[in-house]
Amino acid sequence: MSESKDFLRTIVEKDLESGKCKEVVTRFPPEPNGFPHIGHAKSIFINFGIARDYNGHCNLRMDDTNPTKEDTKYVEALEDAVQWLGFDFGDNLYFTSDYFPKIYDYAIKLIKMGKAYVDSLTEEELREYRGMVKEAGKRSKYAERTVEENLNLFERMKNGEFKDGEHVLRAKIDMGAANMKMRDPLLYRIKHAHHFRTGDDWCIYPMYDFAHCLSDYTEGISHSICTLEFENNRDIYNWVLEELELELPRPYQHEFARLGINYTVMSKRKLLELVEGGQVNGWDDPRMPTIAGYKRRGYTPESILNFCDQIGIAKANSMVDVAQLEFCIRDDLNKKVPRVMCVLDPIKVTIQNYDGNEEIDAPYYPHDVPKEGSRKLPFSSEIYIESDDFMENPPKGYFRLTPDQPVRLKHAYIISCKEVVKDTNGNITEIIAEYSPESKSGSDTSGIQVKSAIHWVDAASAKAVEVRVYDRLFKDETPEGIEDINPDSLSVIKDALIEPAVITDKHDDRFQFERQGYFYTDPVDYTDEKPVFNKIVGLKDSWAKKTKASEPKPKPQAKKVQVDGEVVAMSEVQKALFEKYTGEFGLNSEVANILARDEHLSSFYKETLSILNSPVSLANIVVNEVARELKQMQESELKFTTKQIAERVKMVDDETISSKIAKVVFEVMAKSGEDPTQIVEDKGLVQISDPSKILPIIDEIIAKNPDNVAKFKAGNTKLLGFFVGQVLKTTGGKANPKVVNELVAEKLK
RNA sequence: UGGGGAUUCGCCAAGUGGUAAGGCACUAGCUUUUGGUGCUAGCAUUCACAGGUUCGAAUCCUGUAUCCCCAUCCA
Repeated sequence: MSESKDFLRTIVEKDLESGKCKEVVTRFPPEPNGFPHIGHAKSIFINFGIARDYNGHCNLRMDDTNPTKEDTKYVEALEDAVQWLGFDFGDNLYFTSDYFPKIYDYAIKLIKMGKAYVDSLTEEELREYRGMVKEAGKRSKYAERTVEENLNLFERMKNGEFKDGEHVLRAKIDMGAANMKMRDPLLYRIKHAHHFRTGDDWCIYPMYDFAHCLSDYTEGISHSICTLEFENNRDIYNWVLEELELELPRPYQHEFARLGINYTVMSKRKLLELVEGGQVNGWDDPRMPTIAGYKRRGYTPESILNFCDQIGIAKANSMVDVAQLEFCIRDDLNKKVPRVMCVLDPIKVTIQNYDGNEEIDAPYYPHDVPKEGSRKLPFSSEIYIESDDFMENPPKGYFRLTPDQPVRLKHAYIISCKEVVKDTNGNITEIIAEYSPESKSGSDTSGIQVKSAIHWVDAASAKAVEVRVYDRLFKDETPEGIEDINPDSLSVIKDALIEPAVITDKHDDRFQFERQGYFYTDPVDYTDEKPVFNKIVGLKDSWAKKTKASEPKPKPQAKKVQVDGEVVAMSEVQKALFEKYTGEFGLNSEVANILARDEHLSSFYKETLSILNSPVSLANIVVNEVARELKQMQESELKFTTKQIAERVKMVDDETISSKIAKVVFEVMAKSGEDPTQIVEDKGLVQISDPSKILPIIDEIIAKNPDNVAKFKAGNTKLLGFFVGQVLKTTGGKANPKVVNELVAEKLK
């Protein structure tokens, strides 16, 4: 768990504290119409994670209200994903379809209450009547049907007397609602389709907006967490539960931003295109961002979970860098996995001064991984090394084998190049080398200094294996479709050479191939005869970065220029008011502008002015503080009066209280409607301006924070605010900040 | 008659009137028989922009800009 709390947990804690909910119950509610991807993992992590953190529980619920899209194979994949990630839903596996009878009863209830009606418009009419985003819709004439008619029609819908699309059940809300979703949303539609669980029991199915809130309610969900695109649906969610007069506690919906990762796509539609178009080999293709894909690629659940934790939860649409995910899997595997040697692109090396063969004992784990285990490494005069690890004409900074530079064979001897054998085209086919007999790893007395140790395999005993190297699926950071596909996202190496112990020992199913990356024994295609490894992720490669660093270079982007929009002109009346405010009252133009344009504020202001003649201070409080309250409620709902505002302003004007305390007083006032003088008296908030009382506190704080004093004296003048803040904190905000400022500045000079 | 969200470093993201957390990425240096790991240090005088309020503003107020969502009998 990260140290800071996310906004959802903050809400949960608040609800627990206030008693709004007694037990935390969440749910992960996918529609079983596709394979889960890493976005689902985020949702699983959030829902199950929150339930776990607050000793509640989380249900797994299949939201199966659309029979034409859903299937049980997806149910299985979803269950598997949750379990693979390490979460236990126990008996709490539910299906919305189990609630169909209950939801039907609720629909009847709503009809009887006159809050739902059967509509018989065609699909086109329905759309037309809904209106536009900028204009109200109009209600269907069928909305006038009586309760009896509606009951009768709805029953007949259920009984299958109508064809698809002939009728729907709608909530009677408001066809003119600014929120389009509230324009008499559909509750039920007719669908003569076979449901994978309820079979042909039903031919009407509830819509998401009706089924979801009621399913949450019947499961006793406390926090219904979903993604941002459902923000507009929240109104219906609450409407249904409210209008049905369901008993408290009720669930409340909260939304977070869905996960986006660069160089990949996440929508079901686009993923499906990839599978159906043959761009990938099925839903579990290791390049897919699906759980099945990551699983087959060799990602660990721990790494995915850790990733979900690192990226956090917020409401801003965002695109996470895939490097963050890659870091998580490397970080996890680094601590767990045995190191072995595999040469992907072999070149033969003949060690001319070595005779016979031997077996070298080599540990599976490096010094910094506290795990035990080793294997035998056969060694002889014929070996293979990576062709990248030899260069005839090396660039500066190349640490590997060259005609002039010896290199260590990891776990074995130091060799140096004696001769390079080439074919007729000038390609290197073999390297003739010599080894230093005294240089054996662990008992090196040769004194030869090498710059690096490279991996290798013994020619006679190495096994040929297939290695599938995966790269990002798309070449574009924010891919649109298949046109952005990376043509090199998969390269299959048919004849890589691996040390024999990997195949015979079966020490693990994930390995680090030294200096290359992490690899996984493919769970589908791997056999002892034909071993297949999937590349999970490469090691960080700062050499590769260095060699091609010259090309890309970050483009220095100019700071965005702000375009100023147009400001609406003032009416004549407003202009006159503005003139009066700036001229007669001496308000600054900004304050005068706000006041003049807002009828409520200006009338409020006028009233306060008649009580206290302090135009500037009053204007400031009205424009800032009162405006905030007015944003949240009607003028008639305000707890405080103009008289109280005037009173509070007066206290600041005559320095009875500081402006800081004034804020506190205002808050209390806004909440309780108490008189400001009373508040100040009750809480003893009169400000302290006497330096002799403040000085000792300053001394104390200075004594407690020698570091910050030093920083301040070194020129960090921002810290003045820190000291002032500390003084105010210890005095409960009562110290006169102006005085404190002066005194602190004086003290620290 | 439009409404609802969002905006803090290259990418995520804390922060809710008193010293701009953390992770990834990046850049150095040290360690290293993996150009890995580990360790150390450096990376936002500034929070979309412009004003205002305040002793003090990322945080409160006003305005502006940009992006996302909503007009499926999908979820």
